[in-house]
Amino acid sequence: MSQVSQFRHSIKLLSGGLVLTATEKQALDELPISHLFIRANADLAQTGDQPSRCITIVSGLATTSKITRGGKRQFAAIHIAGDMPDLMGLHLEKMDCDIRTSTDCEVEYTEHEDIRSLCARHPRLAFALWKITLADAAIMREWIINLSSRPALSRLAHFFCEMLVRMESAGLARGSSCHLPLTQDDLSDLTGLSAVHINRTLQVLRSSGFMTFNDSHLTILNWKKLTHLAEFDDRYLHMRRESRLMNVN
Amino acid sequence: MSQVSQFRHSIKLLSGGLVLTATEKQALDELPISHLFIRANADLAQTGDQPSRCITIVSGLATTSKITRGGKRQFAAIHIAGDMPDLMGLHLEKMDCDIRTSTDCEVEYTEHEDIRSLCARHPRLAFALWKITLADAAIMREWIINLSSRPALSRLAHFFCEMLVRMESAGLARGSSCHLPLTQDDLSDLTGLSAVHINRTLQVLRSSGFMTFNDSHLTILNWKKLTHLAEFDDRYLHMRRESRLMNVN
DNA sequence: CGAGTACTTGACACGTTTCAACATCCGTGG
DNA sequence: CCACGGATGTTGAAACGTGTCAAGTACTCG
Repeated sequence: MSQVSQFRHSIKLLSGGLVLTATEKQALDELPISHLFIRANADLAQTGDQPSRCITIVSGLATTSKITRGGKRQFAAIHIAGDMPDLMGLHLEKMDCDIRTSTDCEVEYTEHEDIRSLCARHPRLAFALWKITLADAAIMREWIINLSSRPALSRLAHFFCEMLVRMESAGLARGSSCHLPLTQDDLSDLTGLSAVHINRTLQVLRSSGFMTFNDSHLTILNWKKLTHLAEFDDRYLHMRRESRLMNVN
Repeated sequence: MSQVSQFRHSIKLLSGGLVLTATEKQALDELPISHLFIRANADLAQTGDQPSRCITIVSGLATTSKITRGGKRQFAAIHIAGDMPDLMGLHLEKMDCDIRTSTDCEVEYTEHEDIRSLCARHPRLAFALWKITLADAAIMREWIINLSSRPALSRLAHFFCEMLVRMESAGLARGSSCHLPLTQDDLSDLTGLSAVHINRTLQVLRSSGFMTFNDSHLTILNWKKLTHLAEFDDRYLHMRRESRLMNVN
C-alpha cells in the first residue's frame, strides 16, 4: 500500500477534520504526486511566474516575500510542514510574490490540472482546499493587525505564539517548545523591525522569563503571560479546539 | 426579465472575464438573492459569528477590522462595490474579524447553502468565487508589505493608488479622480498611522502636486510620480490588462 | 446659538532605525 | 593545525520618524 501523501494529509488536517468518503480517498490516492528535496534559500516560485503545479511542504520552512524598491526583502507569510504556499497559483494567472525555501525542504508537487479535475469531481475536496487558502488569508489579516498596531515587544511575542501553535498543530512541537531555524535577520523581515531592534527585543523577552529563543529553538515558559503580552488569541488560526495548546503553565 | 445581480456581475468581473455558459448563466439567475439597504457604521458581521449567508456590496464602503486590546480599531481591508467581504465565512466556521459599513450601503445577501450547491454543480463558478477570495488575499499580502516597509508618505500614497485602481475597475472613477468618503481617522485605521500624522502627510502629498484628497474626493494629478513615490505596481490586484489605469499624465 | 464632528497646528516625548564597531561561531582551504 | 572569511549575534550612541497631548479652527446640523 502506498504511503499517504502530505497533500492528502493536509486536506484532512486543515479542513477541520473532514471525514473522507471511500471515493474521495481513492481520488486522492490516485492523484499523481512527485516528491522532491530542495535546498535552503532556493526559489519555489517567483513573481510573474505562471506555475502549472503546486507545492505541499512535507518538511522545512519556506517564506512568501516581496522585494521593495530599496531591495529589501519583506516576508508576507511563513510556511511550515503541511502548508501549501502557492495554492493561490491555482487560480491567479501570475504569482504576485516570491516563495522561497528558508531551510532545506522536502516538498510534494501536484499538477494544477490534476487538482482542478479533482475539485470538479469532488466538491467537498475543492471546499477543503479553498478553506486552506482562506485560513492562510486569516493569518495575513492578523499579521496586518500585528504590524500596524503592536509595538516591537508584543509584535514579536505574537509571532512566536502563532508559530508555536502552528508547529504544535503540525506535530512539530514537544511540550511548549519547538525547533524554529530562523535568524534574527529572518525575524526582522517577518516583523518589519530592524535586525538590531529584534536583537534587543529578544533580550527583553528572554529577561521577562516568558520565553526564550536560542539556537533556533523556541521555548515558551509562560504561555499565559506571553499570550497576554502579545494579545494573542488563537481563534484566527481556525484550528479545531482539541488541537489547541492547552498548557497553562 | 430580472435585473442581473451584483453577485453575478462580480463573478464575471473578478474572475478575469470568465465567459459563462448558458446553464451557468441560468444557475446564477436562479440563485435567490435578497437586496438590502444598510446604514453607515452598522455591523455586517462580527467576530465569532457563524454567518449563514454572504454579502455582495452593490454600493457604499465597508471595512474589515479587528479590535486590539487598547480598544483601538484597526482595518485589515476595505471593500467597495462588487466586493464580497465575508466570503471567507462560506468555509470558515467562525468569523475572525468584524465587517462594518463605513457609509450607507446597498448589499445583496446570498445563502451559503445556495452558493455551496451552486459550486458543487458548477465547478467553474466555484473557481471564480475561490479566485475572488485569492485576489482579496493578494491585496492583504501587499498591505503587509505596505505596513511593514514603507514610511508614512509612501504608505499613504500606496493606499490611494490602490483605491483609485480598484474604484476605476468598479466603474466608480472619472478620469483619475473618485469619490472616497473616508475621514482622516479612517485613513489612520487603514494605514496604522496616527490621525495627526495622516493630516500632516496629506499636506505633504497635496503640496507635492501629485494628488489631492479633499471633501471625500481623491484626485490623482500625476499618476507616474505618485506610483513611483508609492512603489505601486498594480499587478498584485490581478486585474485584466485592459481594465488598468492607463493615464500617464 | 450651541454642540458635535472633522480638520489643523505646535511642542515635546518616545520608539525605532541607523551606523559602526566588536564578539562569536563554524566550515574551508592552505 | 591554524588562518581566514562569512554569517550571525551583540552593544553603544546618535538621528529620525512618528506618536501623543493639548489647543484651536472650521464647518454642519439641529
